[in-house]
Amino acid sequence: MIPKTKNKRQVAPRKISYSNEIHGFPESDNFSTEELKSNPFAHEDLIESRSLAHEGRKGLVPSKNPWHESPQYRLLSPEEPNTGIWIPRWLGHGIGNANRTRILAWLLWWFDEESTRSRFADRGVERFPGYGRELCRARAKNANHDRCLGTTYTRLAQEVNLSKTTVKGQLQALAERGLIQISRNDSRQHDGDLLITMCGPQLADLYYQFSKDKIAKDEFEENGPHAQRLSRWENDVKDLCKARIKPGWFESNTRRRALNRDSQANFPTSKGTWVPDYLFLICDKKSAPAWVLSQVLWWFSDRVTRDAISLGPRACIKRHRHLWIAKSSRQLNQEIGLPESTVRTSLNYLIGERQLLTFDKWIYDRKRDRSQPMTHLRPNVPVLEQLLSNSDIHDELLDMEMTRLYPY
DNA sequence: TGGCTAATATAGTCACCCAG
DNA sequence: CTGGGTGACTATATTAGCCA
Repeated sequence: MIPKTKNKRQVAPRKISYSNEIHGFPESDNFSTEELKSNPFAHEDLIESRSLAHEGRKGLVPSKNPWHESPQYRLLSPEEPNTGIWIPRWLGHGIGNANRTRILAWLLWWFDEESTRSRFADRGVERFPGYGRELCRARAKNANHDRCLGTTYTRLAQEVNLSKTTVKGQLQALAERGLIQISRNDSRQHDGDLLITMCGPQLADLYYQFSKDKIAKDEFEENGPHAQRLSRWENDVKDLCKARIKPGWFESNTRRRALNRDSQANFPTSKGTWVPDYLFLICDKKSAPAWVLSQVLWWFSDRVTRDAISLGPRACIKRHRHLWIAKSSRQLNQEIGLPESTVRTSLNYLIGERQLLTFDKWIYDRKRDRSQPMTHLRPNVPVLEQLLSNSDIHDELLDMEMTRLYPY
């Protein structure tokens, strides 16, 4: 019988570097002066991050160089008139690929109500007379009377700021999965236009798989609400000139639920990540890092009550005079839906290559994590501020906005 | 817009840590 | 053995950039 050998740590424990910190000295009598000189945060390091976070939840945590007090903070807020794309969590979990999700999220915006502005990529500017009154931004229809978006690959590529090849490839991938339908219109009205239709049943299924929302499952069933709407349309209004667009994804209750347009009580809202275009441009137009960075920065945004009273940032772990969040790549994967390995690569890019985030490792919860240190993250505020005030970024953002505002 | 190719990003897997 | 972590590797998928 082979005796059990106890696992031994082969890798040397990580050493925490304090070289970049401006040292302050905590109030504690338990450490000698020599100890405190070598590690000024010795006392703090004894306390686990979970306890520090618990302390922070009781009230505002003072922090050095806090992101939520930075002048550039408002540039990334969905409440401010800035452009960006809101990516629902169910979309991320249903579709792994970051670019594909970005494009589909953008298409969902086109099939949303014109009057919805906050949290979505809209300046709130009138694109043309009458804008904001329709119930759907996509106004074209194809030969089957389906509501669809008339566009071109080039135009779409400019709107999401990805290459034309990417947009084309991802649209085809989405079409193969049956989430959208692509067709060409030969009529005079949309000559040579690309027509994109949303496939209601498949999208509802995607939403149902993550949310387990029963309404989404029932809606597109046989004799379900959608089928009833369809038969009513065929019998009654098909021949009237006014309503010749067939009911589909846009008219469904599922869409309202999935995009938070349903103000029903006692139902959890659909969560997601607001990806500002600023961050997308800062991250070299890479979707995955921009997405991850947005999610991390969300944790450093202010919690606000209904009366618009700030409760301070969501992050509440205070270590080394900074605010931190304890997030592993697996947790981020659950939050945004990107595969774990992609999240890890993105974090390496953000931390190592671009220094947009700073990280360190401490023990968060000794019991849960088996005494192993967990990654703590915080935004690198000086770098972010410098990039966000870069005039090149502003110019490119303006280009994107102008493309989006230009009417079809 | 379509098609091509080289370059890059990603998904998936494995190995490892550690203490209850 | 388990479960929540880490890092590294590689085959394959995706993308940029060019030209017609």
